[in-house]
Amino acid sequence: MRAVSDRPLPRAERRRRTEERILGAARALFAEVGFERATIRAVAAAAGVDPALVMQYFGSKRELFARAAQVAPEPGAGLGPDELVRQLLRTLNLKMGELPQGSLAMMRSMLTHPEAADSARAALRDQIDRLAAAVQGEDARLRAALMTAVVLGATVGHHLLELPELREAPPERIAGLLGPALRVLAGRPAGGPADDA
Amino acid sequence: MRAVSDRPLPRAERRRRTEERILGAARALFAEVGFERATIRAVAAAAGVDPALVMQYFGSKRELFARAAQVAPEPGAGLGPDELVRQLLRTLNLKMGELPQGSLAMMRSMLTHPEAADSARAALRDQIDRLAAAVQGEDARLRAALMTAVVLGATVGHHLLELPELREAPPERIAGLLGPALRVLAGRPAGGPADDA
DNA sequence: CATTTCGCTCAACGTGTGTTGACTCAACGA
DNA sequence: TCGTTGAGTCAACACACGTTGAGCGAAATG
Repeated sequence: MRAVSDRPLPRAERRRRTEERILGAARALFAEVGFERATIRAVAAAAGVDPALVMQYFGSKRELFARAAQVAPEPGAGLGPDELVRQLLRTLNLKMGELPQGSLAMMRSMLTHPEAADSARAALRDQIDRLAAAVQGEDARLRAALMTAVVLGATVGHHLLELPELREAPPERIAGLLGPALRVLAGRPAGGPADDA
Repeated sequence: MRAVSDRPLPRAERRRRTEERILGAARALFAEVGFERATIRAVAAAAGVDPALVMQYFGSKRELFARAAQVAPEPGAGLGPDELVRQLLRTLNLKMGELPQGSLAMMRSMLTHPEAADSARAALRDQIDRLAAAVQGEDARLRAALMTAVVLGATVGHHLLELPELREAPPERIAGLLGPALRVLAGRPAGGPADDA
């Protein structure tokens, strides 16, 4: 009855696994209830581990959050406006399916935890930069910021507030409706490629 | 050196004033740091009052929050789509200036405090109802939800995350850019009245 | 095998929190 | 004027939290 995997693991491997287990539990809890309501004790319990171990691995609750709530930087180098809108919709399309828990954790806390707010602002600023470079023109930055805010609103409404209208609709339809609106915001009204992703 | 107002106030008046003072301090603090980080002690200190008095007046922290974070229901009965979009922009225009602290308090906590989330969902559902009734058509509710999400994103970006692009831009310009996008979402592409508020 | 390293647990400390009950004192009503 | 009411304070409780240091036992190392 003794399987191969019952053989005790090497130290390094064991460490990596428990660290990832803690990090996973932390991501899930931070994403679900935010920074304040997520306790080290609850994270430890979910990971099947003593609270003190969490501290030993990550130093403090804030550092644990910083590690757990990293947002993956979105791709999209110097593209044209239409292509960028298309890609924006594509990632939004993904967003509507399943958003990585790290991003959810950050977004859940961005209105109440100062460091999460900083992360959010940095991520949004990056996206605004990319969009502004593509949009060009008079108030390119404002247009880019508004486009970003539109995506932000849809994401918050869908994943964090869980508005039923957004949860039930198929992602392609959401992208299909949001596409023209984003293009209008970008300053190129109609025409162009189709709206679906 | 004794002014008229130094004469002690009647009990009822005195009670009303301190209650309003506490409520004001609570609104400001809840709006600034959210439900969790706002402590009864801090509210009491800001109101120049003992923490116990806050409990005596409002019963519990949650009830205090419920009283402080009420969102004023927006007007707008059964209007046509264009008029409703115009009014949406007008209130958004106001939103861009100064949002009532009660609404800010609710929005600040809506991602982390369950009861604030319920309030937010209820308020958004009301607005979606109004918009859906005006938009009509196939996926009217989805369109209405997306329009609501757009306004939500702009408000969050401006007042809670304080994105510089949105803070620096004059409200009319924001409304002028968001207007066409909202009209597209509503399903009536171009034309119509001017975009400024 | 002897010794060191290290993943992990246990028990506890200090602090800040929401909340409570007894108390003080000025305004009120008869 | 005298007893009653009620606004407001004071000190404290009970609890949950983040965090710490000592200790245990198994893996690594020679």
